[in-house]
Amino acid sequence: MVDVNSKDAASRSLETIQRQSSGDPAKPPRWDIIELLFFAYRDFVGDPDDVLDQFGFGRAHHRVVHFVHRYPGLKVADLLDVLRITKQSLGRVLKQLLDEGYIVQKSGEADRRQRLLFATAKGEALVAQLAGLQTDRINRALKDFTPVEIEAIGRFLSAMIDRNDPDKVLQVILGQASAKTDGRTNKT
Amino acid sequence: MVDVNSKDAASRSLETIQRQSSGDPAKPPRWDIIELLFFAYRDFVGDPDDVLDQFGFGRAHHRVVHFVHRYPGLKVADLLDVLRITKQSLGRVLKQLLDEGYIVQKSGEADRRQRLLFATAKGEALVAQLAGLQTDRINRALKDFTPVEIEAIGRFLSAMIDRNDPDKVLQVILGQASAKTDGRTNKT
DNA sequence: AATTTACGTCAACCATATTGACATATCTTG
DNA sequence: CAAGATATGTCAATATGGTTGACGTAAATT
Repeated sequence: MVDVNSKDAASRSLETIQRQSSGDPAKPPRWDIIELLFFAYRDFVGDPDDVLDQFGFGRAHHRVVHFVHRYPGLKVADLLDVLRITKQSLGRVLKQLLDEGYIVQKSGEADRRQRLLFATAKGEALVAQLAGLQTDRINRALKDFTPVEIEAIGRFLSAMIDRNDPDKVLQVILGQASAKTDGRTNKT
Repeated sequence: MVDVNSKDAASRSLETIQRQSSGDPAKPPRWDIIELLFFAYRDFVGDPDDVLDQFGFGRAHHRVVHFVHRYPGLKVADLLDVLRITKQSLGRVLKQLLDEGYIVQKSGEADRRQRLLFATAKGEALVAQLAGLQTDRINRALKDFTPVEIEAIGRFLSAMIDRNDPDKVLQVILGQASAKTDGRTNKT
């Protein structure tokens, strides 16, 4: 440890020593947005944690049951694209949700290799409860915003998402977002 | 497995079967924002992963070295507040960053029990590289936004953050955000 | 002098992710 | 129809990043 007791560093308050920028002045880092996104997401995903604990679940279960509920008939492969995790990792969480009756599988009609996923009433109830907490936070945050501002916020979040290989779910979401914002449909 | 081959479920496309809402109609879940935040954050934090891999680091290292760089002289306790993790968990990644020379410690001048953290040039370079990637994404997303819209986006993200027990770092960030939005300077 | 605080550390454990290999059922294609 | 590709499941081993609880030391506070 460097025990120099540096006066200048140690004695300044957090406010005064905070860095303003530190790179190419032509492309200043967006420290504000970077950090606001970190904190906003930290608190946003933190809301459901207590509830999930009571069910013996973690955030992974939340993500899975959420997307299955929202996009009934989702294939396992779709879910892997959305969550960007491996089959292994999904497997355990999915098995738990199946075993405990939050999700059911049906084999595909056209392609019977596929396992289409559906949330049960139990699963829907869980998702609704968790979405309620997050919706409360969002509504609180948006309380004093105009519709135009809210539209801009959605457009920003949408623009932050990779467009290179949009999976099925993403196509739906981005399609909706742009449909809302400019009236264009995006069904390609 | 429920192998019913349900026609109605399996044959509908993802677009047509997507749920519109499923709860109290008086408080409809904000599915759009919930999911946009998920995808936006997924891709936002995904950018640095490849670089971090090359350094043998993970996202935990990124968060630590980021905040230490941005708020030089941060105490260990402050970092715990910001990251919302335990001392144990922080300990491991912090030790690695110290051992490999990305961060140094200095004991506090006023209170010599404190270990004030500072990023080295090596640490700053890493943070700058990672912030560059994220800034590129943000700038791309904000390309066609007006200053007024950008201000609203920042205000929204800020409003999504818990106000109950704002730690030191958060006070700085939120102070800045409000200073920007209403013209007050915040140099204290 | 006693207590509290800031930090570090040990041990055990858990959740969630990884890679790689392999099995099965089913669809597609030559 | 045979061969190959695809969708899914599973086994084993491993890594990362998180947890709790206990304990120790140095330094500040009372």
